[in-house]
Amino acid sequence: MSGGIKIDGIDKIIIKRLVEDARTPVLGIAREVGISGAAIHQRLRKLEDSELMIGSKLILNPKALGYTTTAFVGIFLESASMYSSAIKKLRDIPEVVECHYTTGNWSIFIKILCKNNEDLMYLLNHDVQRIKGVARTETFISLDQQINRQIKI
Amino acid sequence: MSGGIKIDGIDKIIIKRLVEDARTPVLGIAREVGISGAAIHQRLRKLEDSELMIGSKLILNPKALGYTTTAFVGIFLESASMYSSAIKKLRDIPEVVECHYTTGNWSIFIKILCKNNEDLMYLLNHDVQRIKGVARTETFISLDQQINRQIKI
DNA sequence: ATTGAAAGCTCTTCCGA
DNA sequence: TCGGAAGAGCTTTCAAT
Repeated sequence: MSGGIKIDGIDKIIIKRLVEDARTPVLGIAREVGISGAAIHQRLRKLEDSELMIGSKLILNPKALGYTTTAFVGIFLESASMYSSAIKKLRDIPEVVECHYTTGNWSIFIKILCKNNEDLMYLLNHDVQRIKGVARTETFISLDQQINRQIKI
Repeated sequence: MSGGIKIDGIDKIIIKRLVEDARTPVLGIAREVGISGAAIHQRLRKLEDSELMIGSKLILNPKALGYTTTAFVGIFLESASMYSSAIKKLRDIPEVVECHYTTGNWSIFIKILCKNNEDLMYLLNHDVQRIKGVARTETFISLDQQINRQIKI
């Protein structure tokens, strides 16, 4: 997984600019660092071909779509063998935005976005709890998110 | 927070393409939906000015940087009043990529990326536990992440 | 809200250093 | 790894619909 790519200071600037705004023009970065657009372009190509860059995404504001409730839900499975079938069902619930297989109390740990607490309750009782193998859930509502970032390069 | 923006099918296609790849050219989208580049450009401008779009980001692969361990950590605070000072300290730990104030067992709930389990242990014992107000932590390591997406538009 | 046109800028490639 | 140059492609604006 560590593709052995070597990153220097110029690469870091390219990455930083594009992490801030993925649509920043390559030529703008070129002017900033003082080398040619072609050189930046070549470096970006190299970075794209490495495993470092997964892609670039437009980031949406869930609140603008009415999704004001963020919650984490720990799921107890009756048996660990039900993991993959449960995942398949969770994938069909659009509000489930992350799904982890975790050590500790639970088997599955999900992050969920809902329009409000009522919708969350309905979703847990109606959609999640009815998945085959789900024994019990524990829910933690996020009242406030203060940090949201990527790993520092 | 719900800025009252109206989104039609064409806007949804624009958003979908840019969520897939933020660097997709507007003209490419224009050809796909069959209206002019100028029209798509205007729509994108409108979307950018709304609260729907937070921005666009290059997405990095933590594993390519050697960060192979993802963990969630519930933090018990001695008193809720220590929340903001604790956040300030957590912000100084680059491995902390998310930080939530949650209902339920804990006061603070963080997502953390580390190079390996040893680093995680060191970070918890050395950096997190020593923050003033932190009484105890509970750690859940993510062995596998199967879902990672944004809210459906 | 959409269009085509026009101007300016950006991307991409290629080759020589 | 970099720079220059060239053509293709893209963005941005505008007047008109």
